Amino acid sequence: MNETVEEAELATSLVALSHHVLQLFSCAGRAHKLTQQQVELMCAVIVRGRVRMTDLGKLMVLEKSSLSNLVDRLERRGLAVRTRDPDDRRATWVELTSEGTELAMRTHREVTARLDGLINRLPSKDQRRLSAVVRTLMAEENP
Amino acid sequence: MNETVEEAELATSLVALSHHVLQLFSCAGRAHKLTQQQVELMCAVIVRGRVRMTDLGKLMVLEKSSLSNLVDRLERRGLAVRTRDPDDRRATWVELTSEGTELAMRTHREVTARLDGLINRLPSKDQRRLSAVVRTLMAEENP
DNA sequence: TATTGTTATACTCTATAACTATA
DNA sequence: TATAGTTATAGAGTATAACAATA
Repeated sequence: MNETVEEAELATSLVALSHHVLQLFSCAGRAHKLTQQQVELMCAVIVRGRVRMTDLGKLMVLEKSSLSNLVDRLERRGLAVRTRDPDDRRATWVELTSEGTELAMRTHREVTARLDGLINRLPSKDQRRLSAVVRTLMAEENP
Repeated sequence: MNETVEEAELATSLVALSHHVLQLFSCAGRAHKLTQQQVELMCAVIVRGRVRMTDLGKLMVLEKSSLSNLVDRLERRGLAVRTRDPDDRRATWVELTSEGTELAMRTHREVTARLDGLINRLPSKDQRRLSAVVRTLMAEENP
C-alpha cells in the first residue's frame, strides 16, 4: 500500500525529470534557431562522426521519411551533408559540415553543461549510484 | 578525469532514459490514435480534475496558442471541453468529457503500468534511493 | 493598462503509402 | 525479393504577432 504510493510518486517525478532533461535540448537550440529534434540529431551525429540513415532512424525512433525530412532541413541550412556509401550504393551516410560541427559542438557543450549542473547537485557517491541504477533500468531494452 | 568520464556517461544514459520514459506516452497513445502530446495533456488534466489554460501552458511549457490548438483538437474529438470561469470571465477551464476521462484513465494506467514495470527492475531499496535522488535533482526547479 | 485566450500565419515534425535504385 | 532512401500527401505540433474580451 505504502509501496504503491511511493511507486506512483517515483513514476511522477521520473516523468518530470524526463521532461526537464529533454527540455535542455530545446533551450540550448533556441538561441541558434534550432529545434529540439535538430539539436538531438546533430548531437547524435557529432558523437559518432557519421551515421547511416537507417541507424539514425532506429536511434531516434523515427520513420525513415521523418528522418529524411529532418536531414533535408539541416542540409538546406548548410549544417549537414549526405554522402553515398560506395560499397552499398543504397546506403546514405549523414555527417555535419564544418559549420554544422561547430554549431553542434557548441550546443552539445551547452546541453552537457546544464546536464552536469543538474548532476552535480548530487554528491559523487549518489552520482555513481544513480549511474548504476539508470543502467539497470535501461538494460536489455535493446537486446 | 575519471570523474568526467562517469559524468558524461551518466549524462548520456539520463538522456536515453528520458527518451524512453516519454516514449511510453507515445506508445500508450498509438493504440487509441492519440499523440504523445495529447496523452500528456489528458493525463495532466485527469489527475487535477480541471485546469486553467494558463496553468496547463506553464505545466507543459507551451505557448498559449500552441495549447489552444492542442485543446481544439481534443475538443473536436469530443474528449475535452472548455468552460468559462464565472468569477474571472477571461479565464478558461479545461476538463475531460466522460469519454475523454475513460480514455485518459485507460491510457494513464497503461503508462503507469509500463513505468512501474521499469521501476520494478530495481530492488525496493534502490527505488527509495532513486526517488530521493530524483527529488533532489528536481528541487528548486520551480521556486 | 495588464491579463487571458483565440486567430492568422508560417514553419517544423511526423506517419503512411507509393515510388526509385540497389543488392 | 528485400533493403535503403526519397517523394507525395495529410495532419499534428509549435511559435510569433495581432487581436478581442475582461479585469
